[in-house]
Amino acid sequence: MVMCVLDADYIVRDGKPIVRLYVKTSEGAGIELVEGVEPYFYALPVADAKVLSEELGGLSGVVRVEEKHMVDNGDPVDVVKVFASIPKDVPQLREAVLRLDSCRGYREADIPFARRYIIDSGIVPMDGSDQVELNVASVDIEVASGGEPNANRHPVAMISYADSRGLKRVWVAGKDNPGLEYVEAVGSEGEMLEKLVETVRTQEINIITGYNSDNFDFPYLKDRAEKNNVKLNLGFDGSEVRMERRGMNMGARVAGRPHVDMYPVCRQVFNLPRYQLEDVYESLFGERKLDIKVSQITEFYESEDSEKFKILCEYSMADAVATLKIALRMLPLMYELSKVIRQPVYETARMGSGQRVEYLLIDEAYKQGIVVPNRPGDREYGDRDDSPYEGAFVVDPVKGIHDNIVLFDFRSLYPSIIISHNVDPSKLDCDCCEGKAPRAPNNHHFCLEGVGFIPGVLKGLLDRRVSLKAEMKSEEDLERKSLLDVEQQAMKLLANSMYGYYGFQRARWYCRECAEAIAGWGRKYIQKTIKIAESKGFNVVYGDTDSVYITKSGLEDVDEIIRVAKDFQKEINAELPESMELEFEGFYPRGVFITKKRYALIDTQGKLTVKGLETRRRDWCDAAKSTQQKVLDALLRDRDPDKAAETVREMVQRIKSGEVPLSELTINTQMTRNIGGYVSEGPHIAAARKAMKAGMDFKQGDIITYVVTKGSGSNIGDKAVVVDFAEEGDYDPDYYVNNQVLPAVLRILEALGYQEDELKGLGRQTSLGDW
DNA sequence: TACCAGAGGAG
DNA sequence: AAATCCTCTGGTA
Repeated sequence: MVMCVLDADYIVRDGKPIVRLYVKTSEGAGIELVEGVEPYFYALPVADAKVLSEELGGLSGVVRVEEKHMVDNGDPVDVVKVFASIPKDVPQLREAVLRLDSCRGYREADIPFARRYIIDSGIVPMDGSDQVELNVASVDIEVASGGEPNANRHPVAMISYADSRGLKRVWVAGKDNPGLEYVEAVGSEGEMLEKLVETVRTQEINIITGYNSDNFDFPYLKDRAEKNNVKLNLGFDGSEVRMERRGMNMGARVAGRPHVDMYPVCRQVFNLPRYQLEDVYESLFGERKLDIKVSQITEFYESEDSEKFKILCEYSMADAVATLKIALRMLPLMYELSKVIRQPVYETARMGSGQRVEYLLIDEAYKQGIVVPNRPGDREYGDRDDSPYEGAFVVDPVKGIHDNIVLFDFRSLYPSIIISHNVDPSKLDCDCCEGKAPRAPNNHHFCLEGVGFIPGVLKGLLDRRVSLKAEMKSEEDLERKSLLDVEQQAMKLLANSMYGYYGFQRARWYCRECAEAIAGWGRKYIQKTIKIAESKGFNVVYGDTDSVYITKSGLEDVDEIIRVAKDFQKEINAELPESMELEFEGFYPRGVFITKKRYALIDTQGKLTVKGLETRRRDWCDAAKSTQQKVLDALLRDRDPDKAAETVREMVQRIKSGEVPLSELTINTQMTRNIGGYVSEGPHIAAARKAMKAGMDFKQGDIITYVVTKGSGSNIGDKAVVVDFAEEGDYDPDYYVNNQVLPAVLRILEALGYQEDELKGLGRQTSLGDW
């Protein structure tokens, strides 16, 4: 029978911890109790483990000890496993142990008990998630506050709910049903909350989701529940929703029914200009969902017109449905990550890359009898070198248009370097291979004997990915194929994070020398590739980190160009270490290179690829971006500069006429710190300040969407206004022409050899002359 | 004009 | 709480 472990926690009974595994099987959901699990950590002896064992025996709080042979940073080490009676005792006990004369340190005393149990027992969380039916429900609330909602003053206006079993509900209190089958009118706010809890229970929900529900819906519901003397006991065990601090943000934990907030998940997985529910929904499903303005929530709620109230209900329902749809699309990736790193999905969905890599490594360390390094304390963190180290090599591009470009890149360059050079902290600068092992450009070397811990883990990930991809090829069932694809993506994500992890100063397996060596070897390989390409008569027009764009002058025939390029590729690959490979990535009939990291290409299918240019950036307005895109299209596809010029002229005209809608003029810029944390404030902060004075709330991480209005003042910031406060037609045409559209297109045209003054005419809409 | 902080992209 | 390299803007002196 398949048993999917959704979540784990523990309770203490009679002074003993009991692990609770929340599971779902084909029979339904349940809790498995595991008794006899002992909390523990390791004590490191100064010299003799026996002496330490004896001394530990006399320490109060120590239940028992066990001497163990383990491996620490590649070397055998004797440790004493110290058992405590309950997990809460560990923090105090570890400090007491540290004070013993025969103890030089402790390890693994900060791994949460239930999560530790998952690792030690070999349980794979979410395994079987595709074989048992997981019921997913999304929850969304509306508050009619007229401004920023405040749980002390504003009740919940409505709660909307949608689940994967097809049930939809909108609960409203003290209002008539406007005639929608999913609306249920109840008497009070408290009853709405009770309805939600009851429905989650009767629908046997396993996964709860929301959009920004960690920081809004659940804390709000919790506060209101308290005010109404109602318990928000959504937990499978009947427990209430618990708010936890997780770094900068909050997490709403529901025992046994993992709550996954889609907002942070989408921010992590997608690259979008904005991450409002509407934006994510549209980019995922290519359609817009019903949307209303924030100010309309209160207006429609308080309106006597029942049609308006009906629209509000429909909007709220649409939010819950959209969130559910997003969740059903995104959760499989979270489940797969959860499986690989062997942590509950609630935790996994809230982790960054560093933490995910770390738990993967902790799990592997346990399997191999390796003692996990401690997280750096404040002291060690401060001692770690925080100066930047030399990273990747970037070729200054040959600016302008090139025809018939061949792109090669190294497959998984950094992971393959880690594996082929055995880059691991325990293999760093061994005596045995001094002079024998190849030196990295930072002059360090790595032991040739035995596979390092991290290279081994990484090889496991890459091998698994290769076999998944092979399985995918022969798989005909599309559903199964997409599951394999998601699993493959999880492997890739983790493999690609390993290099960054080495350079991460808060990492347990931090190794600056390793990170530098990897980057250094990366530079060496790409530079060597460039050199050989040039010696073979190719022109290297651009390259970045692991890629080279080459052309061949004198050859007209495309097949011939690709043939000679592939000969060159073969030659490179013959010289590379086994796990490394230069791959043919594509052929482009034409491309334009502006500067490092900024260029555009067109492929044989006529598809444009744009990198780094304004088109790709959220902090430029659509008017500028779409004009730039059209210019690139005209130049690369139609090879028609006149058409490009016409496009620009039209947009300049439209802007000057004042007819461009604000939606084409908004600029999105993230507030990367809290207001007050700025030494110098750009237009987005100026706009945010004004909006905050008017009652809006902005915090670190929010994306400010603003427009530059006619306004007055010498700075752009003086005229920048958050879009909600702007009127259609009120925008500064000079700014949009001179600071948005023209710079974006002029850079491209200049790279093509047009003179600036010759192009300036564009702005004045004079004759374009004969360029 | 030169410089800096800030932002967001590439790989 | 993954890394560095790089371009560009807006504000200021």
